[in-house]
Amino acid sequence: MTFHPDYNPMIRKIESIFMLTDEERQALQQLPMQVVSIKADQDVVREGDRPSRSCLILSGFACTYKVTSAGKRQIVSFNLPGDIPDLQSLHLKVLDNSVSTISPCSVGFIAHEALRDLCTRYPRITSAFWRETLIDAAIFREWVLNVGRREAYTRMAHVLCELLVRLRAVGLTKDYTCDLPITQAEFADALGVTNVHVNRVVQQLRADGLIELSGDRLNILDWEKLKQAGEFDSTYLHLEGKQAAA
Amino acid sequence: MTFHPDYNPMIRKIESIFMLTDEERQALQQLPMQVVSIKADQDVVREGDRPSRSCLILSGFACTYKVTSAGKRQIVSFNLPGDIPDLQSLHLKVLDNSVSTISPCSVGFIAHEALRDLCTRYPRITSAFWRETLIDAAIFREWVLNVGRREAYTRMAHVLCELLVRLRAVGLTKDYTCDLPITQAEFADALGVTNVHVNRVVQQLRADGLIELSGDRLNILDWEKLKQAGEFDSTYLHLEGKQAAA
DNA sequence: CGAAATCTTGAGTATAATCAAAAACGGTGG
DNA sequence: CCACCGTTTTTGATTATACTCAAGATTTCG
Repeated sequence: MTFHPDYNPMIRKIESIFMLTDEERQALQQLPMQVVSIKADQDVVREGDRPSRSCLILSGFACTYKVTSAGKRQIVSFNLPGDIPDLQSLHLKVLDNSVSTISPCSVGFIAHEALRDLCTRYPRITSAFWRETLIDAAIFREWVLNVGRREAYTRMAHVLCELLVRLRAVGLTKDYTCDLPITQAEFADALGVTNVHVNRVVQQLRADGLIELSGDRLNILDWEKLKQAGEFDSTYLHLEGKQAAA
Repeated sequence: MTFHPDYNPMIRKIESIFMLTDEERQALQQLPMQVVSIKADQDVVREGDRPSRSCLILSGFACTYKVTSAGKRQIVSFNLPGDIPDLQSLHLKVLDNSVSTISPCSVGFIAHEALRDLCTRYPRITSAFWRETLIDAAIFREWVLNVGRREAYTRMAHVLCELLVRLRAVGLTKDYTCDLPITQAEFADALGVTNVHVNRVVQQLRADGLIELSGDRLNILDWEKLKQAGEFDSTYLHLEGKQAAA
């Protein structure tokens, strides 16, 4: 068990919502955390696990996913730095989903015991963690709508908008450009379509002059049109700080 | 503001997870709650609202839904007695979804102030409420998978299984039969398909001898086969009491 | 440079949508 | 109790979005 007292993106997220007292910030910074480097495409936790700790994404891209008994994978959300994708395991014994890295990640494992202790001593931190899980739920709701009622082209545009706004909120964009190490096959699993079809809508988005997407880079050429194409409204992300002006 | 000290289904749900102390139970029972009767197909809260209270479904069927800018509705979950579908508004200022009744409902409105006060005094109740919102999120995740990666026939079977298990958990089933005042058009909005297509898969489920579904009644003729047809595993509902043996 | 992964293209197919209309059902008032 | 009206369910024919399968091109990385 190593300590990781550095300022981390989870604390940054909380601070974008309300001011932490020095005591609260210190308690968060001193949270014992086992920091591990994980390469791309590795499960961090698996459906059925009964974890005694939760994982904080410190850097890199990960995803939360489920698999049908027929073996089809559905990504239910992308996890970015500052996210704790399995924070729910603090109150739900069995994990009903898996978490996998997409790119190489640095992940901090925090014991539930430590989190519970922190929550007992700092009720506002309880609220902040609870709130984070509520935003996760809001994203799931939006994804049910996205997958259930939008066409593939619109779905793809929507997810790209969400990624840009969330990456901007953690300082990982430059204007309308960001690193995006997500393959078309992974987008397919997130959108509930095939990789072939993702390819076709990506080409259409390019042809329409909305995006540049190649390799690990996304460049949004026309943010307003992409938002419109994706029927994107960032309200569901509940960014209340300066980021709110999306 | 009327008081509703009667034993209510939300308390019952919490008690299926852990024993409440007399003090905790009493605090829950004395929670000030404005009880309102709402007829079918009425919005209880709307996307964009900034509520100062949350709504507890005391009886009847409701649903949480969102609408695309093109006007298509997606139901993201059904709300049953004991559910608090907008509990997230306790920590998220703006609602990113609407809640509508499906059948006539009795709904109890509870002020956020009262809920916050209760949470401050009883940390275990905080955990119980937090846990409820985490189960909601687990259901949303399963629905992303359902809508994204399963065929309509499987989707329908899955949702029927979920409804039966959840209704059983609140004592609203008799064997494999229950009241189910949900129209095929509403199922269509929940499954992300058209009402016409729902009709066709329902007929197939009937023809396969899995269900009887007509009027307001569901009768599951072959639970094991329906579970199999719907790839249903109740783990994601996180029922830990006696209900767990689904 | 070469192998593996990723992206792209094409042809044929399937699941589900759309449109339209008829039948059945449920509740209400005379 | 029955006729009536609105809602819900059902049916049919046509169309569209997206899938499947297969192979070729390109990129990435050791």
